[in-house]
Amino acid sequence: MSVRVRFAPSPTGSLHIGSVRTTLYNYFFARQQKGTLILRIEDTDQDRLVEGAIDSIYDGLRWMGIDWDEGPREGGAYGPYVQSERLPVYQEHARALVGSGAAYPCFCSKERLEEMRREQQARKEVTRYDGRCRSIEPREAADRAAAERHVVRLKVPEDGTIAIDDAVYGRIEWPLHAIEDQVLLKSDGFPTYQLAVVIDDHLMKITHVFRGEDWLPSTPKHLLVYRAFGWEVPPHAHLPNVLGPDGKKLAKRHGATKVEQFRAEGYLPEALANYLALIGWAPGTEEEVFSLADLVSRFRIEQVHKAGGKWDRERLLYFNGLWIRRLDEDELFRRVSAFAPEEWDRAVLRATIPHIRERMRTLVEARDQVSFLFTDDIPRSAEVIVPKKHEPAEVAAALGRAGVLIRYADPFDPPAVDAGLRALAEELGWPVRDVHYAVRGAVTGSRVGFSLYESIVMLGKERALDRLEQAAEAIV
RNA sequence: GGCCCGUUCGUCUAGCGGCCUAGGACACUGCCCUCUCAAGGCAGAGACCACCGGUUCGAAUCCGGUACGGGCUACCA
Repeated sequence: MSVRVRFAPSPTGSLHIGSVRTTLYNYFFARQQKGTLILRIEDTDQDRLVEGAIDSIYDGLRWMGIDWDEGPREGGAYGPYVQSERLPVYQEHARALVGSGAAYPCFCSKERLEEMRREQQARKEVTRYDGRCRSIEPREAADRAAAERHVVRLKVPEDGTIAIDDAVYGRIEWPLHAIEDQVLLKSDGFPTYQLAVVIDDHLMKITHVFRGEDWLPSTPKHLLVYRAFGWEVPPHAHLPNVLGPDGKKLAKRHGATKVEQFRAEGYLPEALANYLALIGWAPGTEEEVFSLADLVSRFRIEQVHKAGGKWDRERLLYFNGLWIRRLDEDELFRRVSAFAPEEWDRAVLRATIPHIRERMRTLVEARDQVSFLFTDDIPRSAEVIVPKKHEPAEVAAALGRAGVLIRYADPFDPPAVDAGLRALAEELGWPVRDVHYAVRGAVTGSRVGFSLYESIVMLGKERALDRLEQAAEAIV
């Protein structure tokens, strides 16, 4: 039987980086097994829908380089792939369960349920549905259900246990008495997650369920639904959570959590995938640089960890720099270009690429490193122009001399400028680094940057001379 | 509170009974390279493998308990 796996985000906002990790693992497995990857939208909570969320899911995953086979826009033999379009399916199945006695309509109001919970809490009891509607005669229940607003609850056995053999966590067993009669169908006719996930996974012939660790506690509920339908339970694997630096589930307060944020901050999808894959999985060797294709062939569900992994921005940054350096110059140019203002001359920008590729960890940093070439509005403080142990007046004079050398540099190319500045250092009796410091500060407005003589030549003779002059004036 | 899960350097991790006086990577420190910053190279510091007990000739690796952390506990997913 060929493998069919799915990822099932809720359209409650833009794509969370944790969902991406889960999706990635499903993707690795599907592609490796030459199976089918399915995107299903779980929008059964009508209150939490966010406009445009589906677009954002599509954008985010596409950008990551993940492709899938069946989904809302791709179609497929098991659609529809949006749960809100499958309501009749869930309702029919819920009815069947009521018919077979495995579930029952419940007419308790939300107010009563709240009240009940409050009392249970006050008595320090476990909060759970008390089963009041369980004892209503089936016939009466059916009559009332036709007219009254109600939910459908699963009749959970009082005792016994239920267990799963999780591919990551091993065998886990739950006592049934701890599980309440969960709601399967809400009063608005929508299914709960617990019902929809089981029905859809079954109907869509999902062969392996890989999902986040936070679903582990509700797994017995799902098993009970499988049992009620008499369906076979596919193998499950729960994946450890991605945590914030404080050890709690990664959330907004930890900083960026959405793919689109990382994209906007200049991260590469290659780096994000590589980094993300390594939170919760390791190949068992000391290798750690992997492309998507490498991950597809190397990933093993048995190697997935149990413990959650903390988010480490520094490590992500490292992978990002590494993947930036792996890009060829033309490709890197294209990516940097997307972050540069339109009015910047692309030929000049392209020329900077070989000089900055080893100096950036994000694409956004590239922009900052070359902006001096595109705007004349640069810092001109003594701090970036006057090297330590030198007087402003003396530096201003040196800048003047540098100007002369640059003006008469012939040819006006990097080696000539380099030679000129070195000659100046000798003439002044300064260390070469001090001359560079002053000239770099004057010309780029910064104390750091790529090759100074390349910078000067790229800037152009006239602009370089202007800047030397302005810097000299600024510091005296 | 109840149920469930987890615990190897600050962080991501290798390890699945002897190869471990615990290896790699990020971050950190020093040196080299060098016009600065990076990148790169080399070196270093950093984990009594949460703790306690047991099994065994031998345990980071198996078992039990404890502690701490986390998740779930909705007509959310």
